[in-house]
Amino acid sequence: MENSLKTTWIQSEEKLGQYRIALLNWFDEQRRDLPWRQDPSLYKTVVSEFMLQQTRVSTVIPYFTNWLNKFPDFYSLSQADEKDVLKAWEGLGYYSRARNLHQLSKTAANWKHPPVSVKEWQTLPGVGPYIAAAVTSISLDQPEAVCDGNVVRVLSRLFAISEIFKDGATAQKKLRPLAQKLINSGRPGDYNQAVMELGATVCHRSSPLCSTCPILSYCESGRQGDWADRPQIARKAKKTASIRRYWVESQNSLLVHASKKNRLQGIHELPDKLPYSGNLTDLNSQVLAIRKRTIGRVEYTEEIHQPPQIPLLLDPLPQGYTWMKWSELKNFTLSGPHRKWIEELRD
DNA sequence: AAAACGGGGCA
DNA sequence: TGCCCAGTTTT
Repeated sequence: MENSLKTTWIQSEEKLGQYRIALLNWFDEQRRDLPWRQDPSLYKTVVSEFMLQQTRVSTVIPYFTNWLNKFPDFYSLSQADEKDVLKAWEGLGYYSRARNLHQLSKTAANWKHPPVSVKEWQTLPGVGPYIAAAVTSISLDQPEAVCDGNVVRVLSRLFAISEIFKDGATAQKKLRPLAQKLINSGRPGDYNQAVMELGATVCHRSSPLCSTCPILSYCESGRQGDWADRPQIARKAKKTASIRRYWVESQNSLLVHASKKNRLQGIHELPDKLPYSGNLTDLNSQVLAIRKRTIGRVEYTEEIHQPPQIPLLLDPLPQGYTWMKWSELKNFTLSGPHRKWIEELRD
């Protein structure tokens, strides 16, 4: 990979050192005052990295603050009920992250000393190459380079990489060795955060602020002004799907369902099947509303049906179904969109 | 290797 | 509306 680069400064140990200093000096001046950077700890780093997967900093901040109040350390998290853990994650999405973090805390609560190698970290639930490198570099001072979406963007421009990557994950995997060559082993955590911070605040996807960039003189794309073409990541076709949901109200309650099997387990939504022994078409239900939401590249159209009369449901209700009293709406853990729709459709 | 997994912010 | 965000797990 490096052989095809037009820039050669990376091969000079002296230039490399100057590049690292320029970036770290900038970071020392410009770093954002984020909650997980105040009185930092391993726990805060782990929680923030779990929350930050595919999720913007501005979205994470209020969740992180609330989380630290509820679960201040690994031990308190390990002792919490999964229900409360999921409730604190409600609306953030990717709920398996919360379950994995909860599981991880049960191991971490017993650590005399945390593991130091990325290999050991990657055996923990929900920890992949990115989190392993982030945690061990930031909190344990290990020289492990992270390669996330920000790093891919910065490096693609720095070295004018014009390869078309199949997807973001492929780009991250391919560019990680390059990121590893650049890391400052004296301050690995700060170096990693500096590149990501640069990607987030200066090297924007569109309209990057090259004139204020601390490493502009090292950047092939910045000097040529052709940043717009990089990185080149092929985009996948989007798909559509439709789901029928049911709105059944009875005795000041709404029928909701939380799957035990799929990755939405523990998260309630309007049921997509009625616990009903009869033929559903007999219900001749009315369409109460139609809503859309996107999950990944799939746009779901959810048709919310309301039977004209309360159907005779199975008794007892099958696993996963619950009557949610309206008075308990706030206490239930619902997916973000379903909470919104339920509140909209309630009257 | 490709798909699934949430939700939201911003051009 | 389309892109993509401090990615990981499952198929």
